Amino acid sequence: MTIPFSFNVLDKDHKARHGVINTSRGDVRTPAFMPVGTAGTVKAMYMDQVKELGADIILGNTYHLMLRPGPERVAKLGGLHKFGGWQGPILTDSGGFQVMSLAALRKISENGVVFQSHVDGAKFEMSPERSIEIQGLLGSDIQMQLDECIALPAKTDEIERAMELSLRWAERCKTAFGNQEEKAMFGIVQGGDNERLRIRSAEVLSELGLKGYSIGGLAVGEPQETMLAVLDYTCDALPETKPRYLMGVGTPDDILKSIWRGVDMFDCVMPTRAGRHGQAFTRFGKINLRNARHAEDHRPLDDKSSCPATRDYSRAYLHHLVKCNEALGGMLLTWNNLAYYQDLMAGARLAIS
RNA sequence: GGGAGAGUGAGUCGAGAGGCGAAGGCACCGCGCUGUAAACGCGGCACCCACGGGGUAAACAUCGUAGGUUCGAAUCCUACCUCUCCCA
Repeated sequence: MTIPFSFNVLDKDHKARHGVINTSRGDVRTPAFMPVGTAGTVKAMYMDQVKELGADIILGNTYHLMLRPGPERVAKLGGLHKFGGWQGPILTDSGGFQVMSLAALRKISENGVVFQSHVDGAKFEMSPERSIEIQGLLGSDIQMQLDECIALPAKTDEIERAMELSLRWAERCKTAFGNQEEKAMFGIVQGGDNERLRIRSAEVLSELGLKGYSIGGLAVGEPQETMLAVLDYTCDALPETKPRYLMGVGTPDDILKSIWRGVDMFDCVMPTRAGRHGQAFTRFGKINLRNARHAEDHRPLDDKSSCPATRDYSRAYLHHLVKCNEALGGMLLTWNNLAYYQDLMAGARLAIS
């Protein structure tokens, strides 16, 4: 059954929106949090659990899957959904973030990026066209244009150069993507903390008539206040009728404040990574289970939670697992954290309605 | 009974072989992770202080214990204690 990609806003409160994205692989309720599954796995989680927590969509990564196992192989094996056992929609990042995070291992030019594999040093050329091709081979439902993400603080001319390059790449990605009713390709707004550049980026991308708009290059070193200011004017410059995706953000606080400013979609490694590193997100704030004070605390993280990881295991036991570096510790805390994030989003949707 | 070897920083393993207020690992105690080079990284972990970095002046501590050699000893010598191994 082919269902065209579409987005509908159901309710609004101030600039906050509750809506739904329809895809042929299922609906995505917004505001949505997308667990990060870089290498075809939401680390330390079973896909069934991710689904059960209320995640409608997860993220995959073009760069990582390009290196291993390779997009052609994934395609041969039936696509990323079948390969990884996730039947819902998948959004893939383009490799643009790795332009920043792997800055020491890549060369950038007008044509694209040449990455030196962080695994074995092999060279991989990634043009905007190749990024879209890879995302197509993976079977991604929502694909990202290749962009150049840069860290802040940065000089204005550097921000502008990266933003303009990203705009040219957006056009090439749009052409490469072509017309695919049931899938989407999002453009990525860049422009750092500069209002003029952000608005230009948003306006040029808007003119391309894409199915959704990402806001990239935030939470990359600037204070939250700056990020929120950027969101204020950037969201206003984007079409009302298209989903807005704030890439890579963030903390629960970041997310709520961004929803208030009109953002519909989020992804972040924070709940999964922090979980593996011993930190739990709870209604009572962050809890560092490595701390000695939990060693004899018989209480669960939150006895009112419906998540087994949150409700059924004592802090003392979680502390023990984390201290012993047992795999289950990271698994339970990731589970708890993703439950917390999904509950947060459910609460936001409800509050908006 | 004879022979050989070893004891290192008030958790542990352990480098060290005349200038050491003694490397490093683990443990321990904290902190940090924002489109994942991350089940990882960073800091602290026997003196003193303004706790930011400094300082060896004083006090204090220091390589099993006690002496000795030396300007100077974890390092060399002697004795003792403890442990390990080999031979009887």
